[in-house]
Order: sequence, then structure tokens, then C-alpha cells
Amino acid sequence: LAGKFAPLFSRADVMKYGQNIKFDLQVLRKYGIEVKGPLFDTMIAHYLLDPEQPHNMDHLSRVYLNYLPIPIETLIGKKGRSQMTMRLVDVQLLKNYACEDADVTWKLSRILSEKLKEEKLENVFREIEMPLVPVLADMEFQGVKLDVNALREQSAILKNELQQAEKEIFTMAGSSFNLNSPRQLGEVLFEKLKIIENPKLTKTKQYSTNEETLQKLAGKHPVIDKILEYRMLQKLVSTYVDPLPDQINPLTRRLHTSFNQAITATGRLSSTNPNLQNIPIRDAKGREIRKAFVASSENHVFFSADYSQIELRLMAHFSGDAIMQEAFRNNEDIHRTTAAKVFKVAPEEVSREQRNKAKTANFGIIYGISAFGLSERMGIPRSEAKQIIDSYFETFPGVKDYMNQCIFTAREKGEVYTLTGRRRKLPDINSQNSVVRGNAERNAINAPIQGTAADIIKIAMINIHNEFLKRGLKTKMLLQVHDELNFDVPKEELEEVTALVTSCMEQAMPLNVPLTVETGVGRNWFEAH
DNA sequence: AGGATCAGCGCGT
DNA sequence: CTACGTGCTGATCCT
Repeated sequence: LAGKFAPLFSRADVMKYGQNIKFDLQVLRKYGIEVKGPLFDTMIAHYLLDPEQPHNMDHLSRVYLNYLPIPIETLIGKKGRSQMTMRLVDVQLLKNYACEDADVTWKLSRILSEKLKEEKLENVFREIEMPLVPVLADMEFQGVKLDVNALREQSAILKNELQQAEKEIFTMAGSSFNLNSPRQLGEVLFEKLKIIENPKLTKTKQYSTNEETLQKLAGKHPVIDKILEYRMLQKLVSTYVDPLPDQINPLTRRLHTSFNQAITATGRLSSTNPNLQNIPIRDAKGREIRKAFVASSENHVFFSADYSQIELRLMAHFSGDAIMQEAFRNNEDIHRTTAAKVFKVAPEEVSREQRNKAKTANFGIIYGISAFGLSERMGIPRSEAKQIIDSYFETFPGVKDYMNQCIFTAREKGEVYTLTGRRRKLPDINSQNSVVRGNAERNAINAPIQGTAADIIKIAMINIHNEFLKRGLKTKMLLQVHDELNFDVPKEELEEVTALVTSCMEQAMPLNVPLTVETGVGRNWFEAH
């Protein structure tokens, strides 16, 4: 059957319609069919129209066609042990299901296509999201090579440390219990050991034992530091070091993540099974895990390229703030410059503490932070935090105006937009509830920035992919981590690829401040980053 | 006994 | 009471 349709699939002048087309591309690829031509994905069309709604076909069909498609369960049974695979389903039943599936998709495409036009989303759909689909399909297909032995060694060491920490904690606590249970841990700390008077509680009235809480109790009892150590080790082993090798595809011997293009409210991608967008980096022990993400052979290198301060640069672009733009045009250390101006000292006089505070403030600004939030984050009184914010806005008056402008636009239109016209609806922007409204206001500030950064890297990915094809390069794009791209590069292509990737990323979209990219190379992700 | 779901937690940008 | 995600373990509820 696949063979009969193959000529049609490979015609570049025929539009292909589907619901979650990346999946179909991957299935057809297994049959040796390379799909060409423009794509129309109903799932992604609907994602652009209303990113925070569900995008599955049953839901779309119910809402837009007033029709409930044949549930898949009637073919393969309910989830669980007895569930069949599609291959085992009676052909007549399967035919009805498949034909309906195609029909519903087509009917949806007529409606969603019209809506994309009406709502000015056709451009981002046709120029960004649809061309990105085959790029992501290729990245997923390629997969990344994992050094299983490296992880096995780490696992053995970490488990040893874990056992040691556990033993010491039980000795100090005077009893054994399940350390992985926050509830049991809370009872031991606050009822048995009674390390403080009025312990903080969670919203369900359990004792709070999260890192922030424990950190504040670190001086009260020596067991606290051990618990923090245990938590860190347990996280690394149970989330990364042990599960990752199990997820290697035995046929390809690679780790194949899935990039989801229709999940986030802002336009970012997400990554699952496994999530390769949250591999540890901050902590030294966690960072070691990156040594297991290796180039595909001795003749290849792991190459990493990431945008420097892309979100703050977008704040400078959108706000038009002359001072912030000047800092980026001069390629200054933005946190140092911010500290110098906010604390009114010479740039070379900025202390480490001042720079850190400025850095926190800069991040806070992108998220629409309050004086309360900033004081919590910096560990300073709220009055001091307010002074810093006031001084920040005095330094960058354009930023303050822009933030107000975002909220104004959101109130008028009920939505905000990225540079490509991608939008986020903000129905709560006029809510009577100040907590709900405040959340919408922060989204009004953050979504255009975070979303435009997502637009930019998506454009860069498409251009890089096309350029690799055009030049016949063997380099493979492997991973995207929001402001970073990772590649497997034959050593002889490294020079050309470095220039090409840097240029595609920096020139993805013209802005009134420069975008800069930093690159790194090594045998693995640890060395490249 | 085993699955589904929620809470709590912590990893990334 | 700073934005956006994924996924682990334990607890609890349901079948």
C-alpha cells in the first residue's frame, strides 16, 4: 500500500495534510519513503490559533465539526495488558477508522486554514512551523549516541555515595525510614527531631521539605546538609544516570527524543521520552552526565552553539531602551553594566555581589518580577528590593515604558504577539482577582520575549538544515535546548559548519541590537558546552 | 495486584 | 508573591 502512494508522497508540488504529520513522516521513512512538498498539520495549525487548548483530533473534531470520531479503543481495546496493536485489527474495521481519520483531518484543514488567514497566523504557520516539521523529524531520527559505560561508572559511584549518605542520616535521625518520602522525612525532622518550632507547611498541610526550606534550616542540625546531598544524588541516579541507558533504541543504538511542537504556551519546543532539554549542568556532579552524550565516532565531534543573552537582547530590541541597546551594541558584560548603572559605581568597581544582584534583576525583569519576588530571590529586605527596581527603571526608562505598553496592549486586545505574529491569549488580563490578573500581566511581558526567542531559533534551525542539504554536508543537527543547538560534525566539516551555524543563528532575524552566538567543540556535550 | 492520578520535588532555559 | 517545560517517587484512590 505504501508503495502505491509513494509517487504522490514524493511530489514536491502536492500539499500533504495530516494531524501530527511528523509522526507520518517517520512511519513512511521506515518504508523508505521520503515525503516532499509543503505540509499542512492540523494539530500545529490549531496550536497557533490557541496554544493553550488541547490539539488532539477528537477534541478538534468535536469543537469544529460537531462530530465524534470512532474512538481508537473500539479497535484496539482499552489501555492495559489486553490492548492490541493496529496490525492486529480487522481490516474492515481499520478501513472505516482510517478513512474517517483522513476525512476528519481534511475537513479540519479547510476550517483551520481559513482561520489562520483571518487571524494573521498564516505566515508563521507556512514560513516557520511547517518547514520546521521535517527538521525535527530528522533530528529525532538521527538520535544521539550515549556512552553507556561512562554512565555505568557514574551510577556505581553515585549509588555508593547514596548508601553512605543514607546510613549517616539514619544514624543521626535515630531511625530508618523512606528517605524518598517527603512526608516521612517531614515527620522525622519536625516531630521526632523537632529541629524548629513552627515548620513551614505545603498547601496540603504537609511539612515542607523542599530545598529552599531545608537550606534555611542548614545550621539547625547536621542532618540537613546530608539530606540535601542525598536528594541531589537520588535525583541524578533516578532521573538521568539509570533511566537513560534503558531508553536507547536497540536497533539504532541511539537515544531518540521526541520534540513536541504543540505544547508550550509561548512557542518553545518541549522534549520527552527522554527529555533532553533538562540534562544537568549547574552542579559539578550533575554536569558529568553530559560526558555520556558523545559524538557518533572518532572522526566526529560534538558541536554546540548557543545564543548569548537572547532574551535580554530582545528586551533591548522591543523596548527601544537606548542605554540597554548601547550596552549590547558595545558587546558589554550586560550584568556588569547593569550593576554599574543601578548601583552608581564605575564598571570596573562592580563587586561580585553587585553583579549577581544585577543578574538576578535582569532575569526578574524578563519575568515581570515584583519587589517581593526580587527580595525573596536575592535574600534582601523588600524595601531594598524596591530601591533596586526603582533604580533599574531610572537606568533603563525604555524598559519600564515597554512593560507598561505590553500590559496596555494585552488589556486592549486580550492577547500579545511575538515578532512573527505568534500570539498568546490572555483572557485573565482584566480579572478582578489581583493574583490572577498579575499572572496575566507577567505573561504579557514574558510571552513576546520568550516567544520571539523561540521564533528566532526555529528560523535558524530551518536555514541551517536547508544549508546542510544544499552543501551536501554530513553534519547532523541533534538537539535544541531553547537557545542552544547541538550537532554531530565530521571533523573535516567543523570549520565550515562553525561559520555556517554561527551565521544562520546570528542572522536569523534582523533586530536593532546584534545577536551573538558562542560555540564549543569536544568529544562530548560536557566538553562542547 | 496493578493502573491512574495527585502532590511534592528538582532538573533545564 | 518571577516565565516556560518533563519526569521521578510516594501516597492514595479505583478497578
